[in-house]
Amino acid sequence: MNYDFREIEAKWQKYWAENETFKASNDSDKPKFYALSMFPYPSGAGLHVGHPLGYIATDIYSRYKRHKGFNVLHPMGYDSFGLPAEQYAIQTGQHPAITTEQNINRYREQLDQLGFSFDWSREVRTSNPQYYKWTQWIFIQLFNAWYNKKSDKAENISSLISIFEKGGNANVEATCDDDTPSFSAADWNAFSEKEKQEILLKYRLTYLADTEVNWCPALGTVLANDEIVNGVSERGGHPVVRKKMTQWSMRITAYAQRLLDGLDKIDWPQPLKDSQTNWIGRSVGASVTFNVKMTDEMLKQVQHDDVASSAVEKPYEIEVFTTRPDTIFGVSFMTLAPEHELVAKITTPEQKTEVDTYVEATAKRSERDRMADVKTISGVFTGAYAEHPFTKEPIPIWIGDYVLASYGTGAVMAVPCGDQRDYDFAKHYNIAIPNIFEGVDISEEAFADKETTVIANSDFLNGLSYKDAMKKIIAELEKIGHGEGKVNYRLRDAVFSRQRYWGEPFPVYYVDGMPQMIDLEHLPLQLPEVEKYLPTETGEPPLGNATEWAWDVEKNEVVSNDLIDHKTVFPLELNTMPGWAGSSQYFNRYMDPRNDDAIFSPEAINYWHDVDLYIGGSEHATGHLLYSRFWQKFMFDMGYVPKDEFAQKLINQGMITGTSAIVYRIAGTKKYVSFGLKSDYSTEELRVDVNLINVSNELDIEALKNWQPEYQDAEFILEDDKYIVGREVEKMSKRWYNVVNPDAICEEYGADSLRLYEMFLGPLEQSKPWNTAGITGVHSFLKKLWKLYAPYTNGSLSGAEAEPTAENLKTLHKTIKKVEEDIENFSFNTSVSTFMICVNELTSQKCTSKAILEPLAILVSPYAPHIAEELWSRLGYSESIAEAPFPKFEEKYLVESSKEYPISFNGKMRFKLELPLDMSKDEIEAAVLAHEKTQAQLEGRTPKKVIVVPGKIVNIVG
RNA sequence: GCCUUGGUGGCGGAACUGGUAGACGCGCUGGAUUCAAAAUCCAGUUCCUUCGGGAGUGAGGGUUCGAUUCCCUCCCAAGGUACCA
Repeated sequence: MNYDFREIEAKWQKYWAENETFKASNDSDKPKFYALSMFPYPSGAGLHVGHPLGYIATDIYSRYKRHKGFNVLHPMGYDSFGLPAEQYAIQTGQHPAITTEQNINRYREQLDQLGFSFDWSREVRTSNPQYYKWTQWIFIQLFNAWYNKKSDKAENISSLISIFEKGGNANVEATCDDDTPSFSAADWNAFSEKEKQEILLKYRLTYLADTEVNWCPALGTVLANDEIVNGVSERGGHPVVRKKMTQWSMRITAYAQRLLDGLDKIDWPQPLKDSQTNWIGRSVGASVTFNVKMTDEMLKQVQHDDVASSAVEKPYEIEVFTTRPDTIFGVSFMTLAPEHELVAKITTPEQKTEVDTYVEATAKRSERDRMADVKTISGVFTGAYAEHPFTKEPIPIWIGDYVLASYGTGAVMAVPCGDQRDYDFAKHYNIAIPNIFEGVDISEEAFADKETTVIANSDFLNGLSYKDAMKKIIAELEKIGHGEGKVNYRLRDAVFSRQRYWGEPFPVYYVDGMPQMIDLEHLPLQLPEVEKYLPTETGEPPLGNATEWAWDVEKNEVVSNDLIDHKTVFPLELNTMPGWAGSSQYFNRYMDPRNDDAIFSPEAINYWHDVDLYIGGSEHATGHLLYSRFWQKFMFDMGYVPKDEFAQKLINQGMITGTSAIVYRIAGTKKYVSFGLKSDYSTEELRVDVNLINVSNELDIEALKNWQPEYQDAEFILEDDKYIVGREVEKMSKRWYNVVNPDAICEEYGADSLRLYEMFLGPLEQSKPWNTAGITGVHSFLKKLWKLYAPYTNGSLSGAEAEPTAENLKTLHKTIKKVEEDIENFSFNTSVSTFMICVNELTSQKCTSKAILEPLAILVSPYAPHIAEELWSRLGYSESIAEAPFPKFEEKYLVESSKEYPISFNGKMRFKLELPLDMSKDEIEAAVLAHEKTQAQLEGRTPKKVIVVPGKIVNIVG
């Protein structure tokens, strides 16, 4: 009987589905294990061979854990809101829900074909109202919460209100908007309801704020940063402008420190941790306030702007953040970002023209321009001076575009001797560069080494090291009220509004301009139907096209927009949520996905706790993975989840790249020259379908001519009667024609071969090029494995069953040990080799013993589940192999009575000497010495001294 | 620039805490089987060599009896990040 993988695979996939073999229970005596792959966005292109890599790895580990006696949760679902379906809808008018449904069905077909042990009864789709009900619910929870810095956690907004009622906000330490005014309890109680709501919005964890977006008037839409190239839209090349829009934001900055600290507790890859650390960008230093020396002009202006007389005596203040407050005596100028709000106020009449020109010029430059052009030093003097808080010396105030408005306070104190950028700026504009470091030459460049710093020319800081000077200066700054120690983060709050159709609608309606939440019992608020998926003519988001999009507070339902009277019927929010909304808690929803009364039951979350193993791509490092950690910590603070990190271990699978095939067209002709001859001509490179190429890079010319019409009348210049293509490794993508489809591989070699081969390609975490040629190796392994079990049918052996020999047992246990270690270390690639060696050995040993073949089937089962099931049933079992206990490794089968000792001779010229295993060190020494003596006699030289080095080798030293 | 991860045959990649480098697979070469092909099986395959050996894990140094492995300097590639004060 031949290895008929098509029949076997179909048979067992059907069996698993019918018997719900992989359905996980939320109630089990077994220990739990939660293995998760990042769920996919179901794109129209379907899966290519790169997609399943991570799923296969997760599947192997899940199946292994099942064998090890764990109750395994291994779910799958779809991140089904997203842009491509919406773009398609804009072009064709087809509802994104239909496109999405079709794509999901295609994905499901492909996934089923690969034999994954998913519990499909738990499938989630983020675009499903029963699912996004809970995304909306979390949004409401965030709205009803504030971050209390004193308790260092999120709390319900009601606790904040009661603090306000008793004592105003003087003693509140919260993460809130910068412009929050201070008020007393009396003030608070006197506020109108709307005023109270406005204040609370400055504290809520999700809040409305005016945020700048990239607005493209021609497309009538908002673009993400990477949709803009050279200041114009990637699609169509239309101009893009910065525009303020009122949008929802998430106060992720409240969690900056905890997101950083949490990284120490989780087993995630170092590069990923680093990029999150980088992204959060913590820097320790101080904020320092400089007073502006007020001119008569400024004083007049102040009086004009602000009627309060107290303001007249109070000078303008410039707050800066610095990581080097110890160098404050080296300040010789200050620089403001051109966008800084003080610029207009402090510029002197003489400098006004120059400053205005510069500010205008900077505003025109795109961010990209500004970033690319790091070398050019530019800036303008404002004419104004600040006062040094200690020396009271005047400090000229400049503006310069090297200072960014979006980081820190948008102003820096420039210390040219200690910072290279300040140094370059000072040199360029002939500003003094006072040296405040002892014994350091600063004539060529700034000195920025903290470790060897000794401060000089700095009054009370003289002679101090960086560390001591830091402490001292912060204390002094606090004493005179000019600053304090401060930690600054690069992380910004996350904008949560998207001007799109295909996303979760916000459960929000507006009364008197203030947002109101819809009650849980009336959720989900379902996405309305619209005529078209583009923004409205007035520039409102696509939901502005909906005619049924108003909220009736009495009926608690969506009604027609015509009924809006701002008394009982109010307008609903028109934005939708971003892509990451639905993916930030899906891992918890899998625990109890059909629960309609709660996001998950307490029983479910208290059983599963968190994800034990999470596998997915590293591109989500600062998106999904950061936002999910943020929401998890919030859910933890609110007492909904028992763990404040959602995934204990995370692995980034590498990308499988494609190998594009390139033909070389002689410029301006229809002639194509073979790879080896291309240097003789001036050629242009064109990519052709990789399926037209054979193993030795030879092009099938006839097939090419039929592939695309432009090749029909092409001529080819051959080498050795062949046309050889060039190869290039790049991302697998339709546009490079280098996509290899798993369906075709499954058809030809089977899912088990594909699974084994994807693992065999190389280490899971590494990116590696796909090369179909090698799959024959793993496929022939499966055929050999099949043959090994040939004597068995339905549990009966044709012929006598042999007892396992010592050799059989050795081979088996060697394999158990290695495979178990490999799986635990996620080195799936090497296990495949181990299996090959094992089968080759057992074959040459002519092993037919059930005691060997049974455990071997279990070992193979996580990797190649279909064939393992079939072999298992041939050995006589009627139940699935999935729950069979993983074989136990026993050392005793590997132990031998004697061992070949490698002998090193001054570290070189090694030979082996077989000696009994239980010899002591001295006995080995004696034996080797005896051997050496005979050896030396034979070679006619003096014997060397023998030393036994503890460890694995015997060393002879001469 | 900075941070991170890597660099081993023609190719993908093995080598546990330093101990016979190149497992396993692909490809290639030769052979068996076959009328022939596919399939299968066996042998060989790091490089150089005067067949004694010699060199060899990006380059150069160091520690060690012994280094792909540890330390220093440099080069290269990939990913992240960037006038971050």
